[in-house]
Amino acid sequence: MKITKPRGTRDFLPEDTRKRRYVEGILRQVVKNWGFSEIITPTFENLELFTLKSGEGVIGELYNFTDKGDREMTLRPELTAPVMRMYVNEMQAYQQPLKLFYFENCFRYERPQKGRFREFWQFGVELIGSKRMDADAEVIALATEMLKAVGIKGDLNVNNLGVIRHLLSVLETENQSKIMRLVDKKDYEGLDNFLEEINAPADLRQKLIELISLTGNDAIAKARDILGELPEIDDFQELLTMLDAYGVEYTINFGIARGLDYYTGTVFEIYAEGLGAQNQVCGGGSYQLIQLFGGGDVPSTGFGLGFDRIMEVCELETPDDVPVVIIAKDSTRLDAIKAANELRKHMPVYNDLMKRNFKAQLSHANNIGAKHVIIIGEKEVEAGKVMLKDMVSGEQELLVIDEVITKLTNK
RNA sequence: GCCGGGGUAGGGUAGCGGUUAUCCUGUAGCCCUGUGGAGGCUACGAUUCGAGUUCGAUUCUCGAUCCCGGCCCCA
Repeated sequence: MKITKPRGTRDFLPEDTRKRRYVEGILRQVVKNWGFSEIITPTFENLELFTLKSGEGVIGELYNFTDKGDREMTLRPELTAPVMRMYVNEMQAYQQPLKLFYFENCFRYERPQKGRFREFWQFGVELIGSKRMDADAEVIALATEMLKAVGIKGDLNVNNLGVIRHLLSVLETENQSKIMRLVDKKDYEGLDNFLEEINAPADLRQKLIELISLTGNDAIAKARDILGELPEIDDFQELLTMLDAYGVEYTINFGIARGLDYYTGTVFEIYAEGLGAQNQVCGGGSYQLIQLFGGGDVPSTGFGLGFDRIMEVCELETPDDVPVVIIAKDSTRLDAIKAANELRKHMPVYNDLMKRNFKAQLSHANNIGAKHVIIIGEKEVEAGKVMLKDMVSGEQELLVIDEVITKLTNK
């Protein structure tokens, strides 16, 4: 009986892992240059953390379990809630704004499809403590910068939910939420029916329908035409002006809603091509969650990047790290070990572990793509040197170890 | 939870009621004990699982499972 990996999980082979780590490294470098610090939260949390944030309904999509102390636990399905919990538990006295990032695996019990797995990786950023548009603009600019750094062309859509919420403020809170969800799903028929059902004022319905279809350069002006002067529209304009200064390209889209109640102002989504139905590689915005977890009224802005989807469309060439291969004879194996010790202070080195004969060792070096081999036989040991062979040109020269190191590290 | 398409050595495949289950590639070894890439030879290695139909199932039927894509959902 062969044991296979659980559904929706993946094994990453050496070549996959090399590329993932390489791309991860680039993303890390970018966020660090923007002054964000990495944090790590537990792989599992109390179930309540997520039901509090997203409702009881999420349990259906969670990998939850009861532990041996009868505690309801779950593998984390996302990291915003854990980070906010961490902030409330132990970081409230930190200097603000707090600029945090994470790169961790998350778990959701869902049907796998293209770009969707049961174990997946999120690279996310949370900026805690500023309600200014400056914070939102920096976070959005960072997201686009990260994608650019790994060579992905994303289509950024931005909205400010304050505008639509302002329009809806005369309605009951519950109805507002329902409308936001319908807008998020772009279910305009359902939206129409619902507005009919709750007997929404005719001019509100008219304005809402017009507003959510606004996209593109003149969308702000049109929004003003429809709704008049609003502080929320001014905020939105301020954000866009800063995005221009950052050199970020965006599409204004009053139809982006992000479904959930705790998104209050700026929201954004980034889509990439080549991903099928799951084409969103990044989503985020400003939100109010900290009070929900027992903290103060502290605003935050953040986003999550779908790392697996990024890998799916990322075409970066990963530099490979092919080792130098030492070729030894039976009688010089110990000398080979000693030479390897020296060389490994500077570069990756393979030594024969298969007791292959001379020719087979060379052949193996060729098969794994070695650019250089170092031959250590009786003659070389006798001369106190090693033979460096260039596997591309075929040339070889007799050198002492230090000369080899100099030669190979200066390339 | 729902819908569609698939599962034959590690990877890629042929066979479509009876074969010793085909070929390519791979891995290890030999030809060849101090010089790789080519070639030859040898070895290793597969019908996803379970039930049914049949004298006989890799092949047909049903169920499960996993993979791929889509719906729902998407924090």
